[in-house]
Amino acid sequence: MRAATTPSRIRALLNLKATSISNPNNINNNIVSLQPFSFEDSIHHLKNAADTKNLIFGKTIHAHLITSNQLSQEDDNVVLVNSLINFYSKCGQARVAHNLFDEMPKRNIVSWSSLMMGFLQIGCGFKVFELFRDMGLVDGIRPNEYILSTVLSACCKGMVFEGQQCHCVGLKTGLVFYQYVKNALVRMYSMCSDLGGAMGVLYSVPGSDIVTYNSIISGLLDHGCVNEALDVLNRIVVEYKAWDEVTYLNVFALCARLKDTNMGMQVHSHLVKNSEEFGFYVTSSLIDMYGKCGKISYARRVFDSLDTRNVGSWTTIMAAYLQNDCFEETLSLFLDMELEDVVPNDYTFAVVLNASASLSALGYGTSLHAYTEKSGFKGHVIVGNALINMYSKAGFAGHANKVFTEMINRDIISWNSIISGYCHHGLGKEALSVFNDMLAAEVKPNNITFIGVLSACGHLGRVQEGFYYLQQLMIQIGIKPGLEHYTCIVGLLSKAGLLNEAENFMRTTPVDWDVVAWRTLLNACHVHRNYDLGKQVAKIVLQMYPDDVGTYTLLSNMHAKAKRWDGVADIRKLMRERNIKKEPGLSWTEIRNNTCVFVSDDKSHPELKQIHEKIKDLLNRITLLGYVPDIATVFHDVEAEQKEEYLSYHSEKLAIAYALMKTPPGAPIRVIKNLRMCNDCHSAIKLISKVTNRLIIVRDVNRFHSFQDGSCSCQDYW
DNA sequence: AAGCCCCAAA
Repeated sequence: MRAATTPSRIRALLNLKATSISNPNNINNNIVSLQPFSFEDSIHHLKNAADTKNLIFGKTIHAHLITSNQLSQEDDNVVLVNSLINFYSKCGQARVAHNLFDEMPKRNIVSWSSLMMGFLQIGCGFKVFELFRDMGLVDGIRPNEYILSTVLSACCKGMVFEGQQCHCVGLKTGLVFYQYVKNALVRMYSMCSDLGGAMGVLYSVPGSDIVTYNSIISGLLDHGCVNEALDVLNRIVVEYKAWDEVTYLNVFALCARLKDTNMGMQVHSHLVKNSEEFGFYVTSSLIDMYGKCGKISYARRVFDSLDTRNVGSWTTIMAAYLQNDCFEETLSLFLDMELEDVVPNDYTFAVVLNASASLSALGYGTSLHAYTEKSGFKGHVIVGNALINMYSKAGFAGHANKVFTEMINRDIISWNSIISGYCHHGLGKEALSVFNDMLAAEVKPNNITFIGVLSACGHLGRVQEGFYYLQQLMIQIGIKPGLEHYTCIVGLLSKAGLLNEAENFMRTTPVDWDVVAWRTLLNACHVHRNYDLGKQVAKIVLQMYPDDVGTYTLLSNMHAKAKRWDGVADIRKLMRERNIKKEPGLSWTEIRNNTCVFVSDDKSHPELKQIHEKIKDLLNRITLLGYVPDIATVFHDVEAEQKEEYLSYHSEKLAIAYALMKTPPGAPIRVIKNLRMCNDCHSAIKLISKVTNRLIIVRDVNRFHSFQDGSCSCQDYW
C-alpha cells in the first residue's frame, strides 16, 4: 500500500513547522498517522528537495522515513541514505550529512561522492581531500568520474600541485575521457591561473562540449586574456556549437571587457534569435554589457523591456548608471525599486552607497548606512567597503575608520579603501599605520595598496621610504611596479622639491608616461616656481596631449605666477586656436539634506544679493589678517578691478558663504568642487576658517583640503 | 535507483 502523494498531501507536509520536524515527539503527533511513502517516492522527493534546496521539505521526508521505520531495514537503505546525504549536502548541511554517513553500516561510492559534494559546497576543500584518501583506505574504493570531478573542483586557488596529481589519476585511469572530468580539469587549471594547462587539456583531450568552452572562456576572461577568449569564441561559432545561458553570460562579459558595442549587439541578436526566453542571469549580463560599453540608453531599454525583474536586474541597471557617472539616476532608481517592493541585497547597497559617495551625498549615505544595518548587512564585506568609500569621499575620515575597525570580515579592498581614503585626506601617517597593521595581520598587499602607500610617503615627504617600497618591498612581495607607482614616485620627488630628480626619474625610467605623470611634474614646477623647467616640460606635454584642458589651466597659472603675461597670452591663444574650453567651475554643499549647487559667477541664485554681501563681509574681515587677492591667477586681459570681482565669485566662495549663512555657528562646512582649487580661494578659505572659527572641508578634483584655524591639511601643496 | 563540470550585480 503506498501513500498518496497528491499535491494536497505535500502541502500538508510543507505546512509543518520546522520545530515539529526537529522534535521527534512533534513529528509523532503530526504525521504518525500518515501512510509511509514508497521507496521510489521517497527518492523522488528527496531529489526534489535537494534540487530546490528546500531544507524543510527534505527534513519532513527524513522525519517520515524515521517514523515509518524505513531507515532501519539494513539491506536496501544505502540508496535511501545516499539520497539523504545528497539532500543535506546540497542544502549546505555537510555536518548532518556526515553524521548519517558515519552511521551507515554499509556505504558505496555514491555515499562518498555525495558527502564530498557537501564539503565542497561549504568550502571545506581539505575535507574533500581527506575523504578522497579515506575512501581508498577505509572502503577500498577506487575513484570514478564523479569522485574525480568533485575532487578537482576542490582544488581551488593555488592548489595546482594537488590538481596536477588528480590530473595524473585521470590519465592513469582513463577517467579524463569523461566529459565532466575534462571540464573539471579545465576549470581547475583556470582557477589555478595555469591557463597553459587549461588550454593543454582543452586541445589534448578529445571531445569538447559547450561547458568546456564556457569554462575556458570564463577562465581566460578572469585573467584578462581577451584575444585568446575571442579565439575560443571563434571555435564555438565555427563548430556550430549550440550556446547555453552560460555561454551568453561569458560572451557578454567578453564584449563588455572589449567595450565592443557592435559585437555586443550581434550577440544580443544571436540571443533573441536562438532562445525564446532567458533568465535573470542572461538579461542582467546583457544590461551590464551595454552599461560597460557606455551605452546606458541601450541598457535602460533592455531593462524597461523586461517582463519580470529581480533584485539582480535592478542592481545591474543601477550599477550601469553608476559606471556611467549618472549618480543621481542610480539613487532615483533605488527609490523606484523600493516602490516596487523589491528587497535590496548587499550588492544593491554597495551600488547606491558608491553613488552617494561619488556625490558626497552624506545625508543620503548615512540614511543608507542605517538602512543596511537594519537589513542585516552589517557584516557584509562589500557593504563595509562601500561605507568606507562613502564616508571617505564625504570627507569623514574618522567615520570611515570606525566602519573599518568594526568590520568583522575584511578583504583586500577594505584595506585599500581605508588607506587610499586617508591619502585623499592627506593623512599619510594614518595611511602608513594601517599599512603596517595590514602587514602584521599577514594580509598580502596588492598593486593598489602600494599606490596608496607611495602617495602616503609623498604626503609625508619620505623619499627614501618610498623608494624602499618601490624597489625592495614590492619586488619582495612579487608585485611588478606599474605606471601608477612610478607616477607616485614622480609626485614624491616633486613634493619634496627635488624637481630635477623627478625630471631625471621620468627620463631614465622606461615607462610610457601618461598625461597624469607629466601634469604632476608640471604642477610641481608651478608650486615650486621653477619657471624654466616648467616651460620645458610644458613643451613636451602640449606636444603629446594637445587637448588636455588641465594642462592649459596649469600652464596659464604658472605663467601668471611668474608674472609672464606674454606666456599667459600665448596659452590663451593656443586654447582659442585648438578650441579648448575650460570646464565651468562648480561647487556644491549639503544643507539639511538639500544639495545646493553653485556655478562660478552665478547670476541666477535667488539669494544672490545676500551671498555677495556675505562674501564682501568675509573678504573685509580676512583682509585685516593680511589677505591680498591673488589676481595673478586671473587672465590679464580682464580689467583690473574686475579681476577681484571674478575671484570673489568663484563657486567655492559662493558655496562657503551660503553655508555660513545657513548653518549654525561652529558647524563644519563641506564643499565639493569639480575642478582643482585656485590659489586665491585656497588662501582666502584658510583665513575664513580662522575668522569664522569653522572647520571647512573642500573636496577638489584631486583631494581633500581641510581648513581649520588658518591652515590647510594639504600644507599648501596640491 | 542516488552522485559530478560552466553562472552577475561593487
